[in-house]
Amino acid sequence: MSSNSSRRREITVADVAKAAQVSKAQAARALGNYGAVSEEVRGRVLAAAEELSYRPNELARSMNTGKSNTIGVVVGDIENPHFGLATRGITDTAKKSGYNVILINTDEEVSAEIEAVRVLLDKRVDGLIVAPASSIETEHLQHVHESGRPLVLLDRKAEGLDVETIAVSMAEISFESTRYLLQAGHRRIAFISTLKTETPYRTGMVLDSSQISERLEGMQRAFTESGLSFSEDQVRLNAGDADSIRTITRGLLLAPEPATAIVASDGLIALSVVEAIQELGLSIPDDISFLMYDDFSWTRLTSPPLTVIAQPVYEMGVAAAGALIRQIEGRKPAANGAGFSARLIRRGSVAMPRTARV
Amino acid sequence: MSSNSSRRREITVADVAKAAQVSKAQAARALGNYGAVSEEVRGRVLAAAEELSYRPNELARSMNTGKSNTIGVVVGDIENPHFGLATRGITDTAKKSGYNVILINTDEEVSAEIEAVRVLLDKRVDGLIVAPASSIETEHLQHVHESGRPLVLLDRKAEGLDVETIAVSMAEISFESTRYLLQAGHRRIAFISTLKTETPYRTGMVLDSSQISERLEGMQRAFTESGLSFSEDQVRLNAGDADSIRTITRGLLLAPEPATAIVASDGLIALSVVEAIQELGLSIPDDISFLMYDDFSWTRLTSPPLTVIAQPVYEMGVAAAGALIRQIEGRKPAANGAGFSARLIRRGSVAMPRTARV
DNA sequence: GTGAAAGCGCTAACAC
DNA sequence: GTGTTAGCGCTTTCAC
Repeated sequence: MSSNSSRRREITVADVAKAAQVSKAQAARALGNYGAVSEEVRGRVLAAAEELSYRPNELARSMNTGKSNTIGVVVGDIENPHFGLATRGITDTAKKSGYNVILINTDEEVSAEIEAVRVLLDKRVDGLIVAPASSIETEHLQHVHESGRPLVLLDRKAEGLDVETIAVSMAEISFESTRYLLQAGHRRIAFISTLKTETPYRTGMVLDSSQISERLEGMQRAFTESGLSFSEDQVRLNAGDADSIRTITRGLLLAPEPATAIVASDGLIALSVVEAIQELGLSIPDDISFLMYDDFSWTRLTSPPLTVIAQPVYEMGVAAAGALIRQIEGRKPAANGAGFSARLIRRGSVAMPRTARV
Repeated sequence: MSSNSSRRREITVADVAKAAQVSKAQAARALGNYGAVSEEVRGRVLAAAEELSYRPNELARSMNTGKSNTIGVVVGDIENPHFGLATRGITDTAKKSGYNVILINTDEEVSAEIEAVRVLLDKRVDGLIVAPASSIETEHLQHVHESGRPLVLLDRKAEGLDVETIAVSMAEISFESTRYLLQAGHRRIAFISTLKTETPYRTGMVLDSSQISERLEGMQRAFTESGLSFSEDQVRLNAGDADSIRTITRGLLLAPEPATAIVASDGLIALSVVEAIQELGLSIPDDISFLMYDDFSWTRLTSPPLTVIAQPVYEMGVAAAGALIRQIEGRKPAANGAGFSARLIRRGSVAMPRTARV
């Protein structure tokens, strides 16, 4: 081929040492910035390295030091802007401390997550950030933790796993949002989530996601405190691709007793729900009120702009990476105390339901 | 701490070998699935490995084989849905072939890109996918190529660098879109891009991005072929954060001779432009026509839905990873021939300009 | 400060 | 088939 240096063996410390007329050890010390090296030797070595355009082999370095300066990040779906933003927070923070990020997608499959974690461990990453696909099946994470590898959970808690977890507490904000909908007069409030379950939702059911559990719990509490019974039949799990969400939305709105408000569990769902509503020729909020999790820019562009539950996603990414790196470097956890909280941003997509209007 | 195995040395082939009462070599062969091993020995070794919960050290493995099964991906901004989607295509494809992905963000800074490439090379990735921040400053990429490391470019070409490049040809679609706007009666067509330049745009200026060059070239050709002169004073580069885009948009629309159509170079810009238009109390397409690159779901949700230039982003990610892996594994490039092309999706955001109406 | 030599955990010759 | 022995490119004793 055209590349002239293609087949040439890579330059190693030994080559540099020879060129600089010093021992391999001295060359390595100068290049690796450790141990004692005289200025004179250092100069010669660095010059030789430059001359030969020597580049250290980080793999070899990692093998000796046991440090790879790499962290593994395991998320459900990088295409989802929620994770995109969180990942940005993680990579930004990691880079500042000299860490690289290996990113693995699980499609929210536990089996893929198990595999991901194993691969990352085999690659000897210095630590892991995982947004667990399941809050219940957590043996593999437990295993990571027990092996002593630093681990930080993002977005969701894992049952019985006592590791640092960066997540917003959903119960409170869900309670608040639901109360807001109830006060507007809604009684049939639908909730749509991708969470996979074997059977349709029933109150008290054990769910695989701490986030969704908390949200449902908050909704329920709001109903109860208002002396109403929770519209559990309006909960729709197993929302998959755009098509299935569309079907679900139609089902909700074309029912004999249609939902009067819909809460979308994330931005991807929201997109399909709003589209389905428009297709049906219904209007927000006149015909149906709408509320969604995550405050993406596009939510301000629709007519009306959408009422959302904003989460500090980027900041959580930053916090997760910060916490992990602190663990890796054996420093004490920052007394960040508070934890993160979401807030309800009232825009124009919630109004009184038709039935309640004069 | 609670973890009982924290400080324990990791299990190695040697440990497994001893437990299975065979030589290190035989254990390694059984574990690594290479060489000749009798069924009997294999069984004993695997059992012992299981028992000790042995896990191979991929770093050590990589050192010997010279293969890390890792590819490096360098993009401008993972938070940008365009790259989010492309990255998904890359990771999906990589995973299928047993590769992992190290992701680095450059913020479109060449210096960060240079650093990123160096780090990745030091980590001995098997290949690189880069969306070059600059089409001109490409020595570092040239260097990668010369060193013989497989390299695939995404989205943008790099001058004088003869490597496989996965990108849509922008000149044609830009020409077509501009002609569409011209035919609707527009003469002052603005184009907003984040591309950094020292001086305002003038026709013929050498630009740092092949994508933008092609787009501008296409616009210009459309003007020329219609016997009109290109509204080069309507080109706005250096659009940075949301605020600066807002300022630019206002400038364009509040000028004595305001633009009648705006073309947004990507989804992030589009978001801010549309928002600014709404803030000004102007309406699309009555007061201003709008066209943007990339077809994100939210573009169908606004009123009216937006006319966009759709690019097969995910597929390009898939193609880039496929091409890279093919290079890595020394197979011949797929005769994928065609290359990718974008298409104009006419929705509701383009209409005749006020001035041209009866 | 310096150098020789011994690893890190694995693969790969090479003999038997 | 199996075991012995060298490495891979570095860091790290340990003498001097």
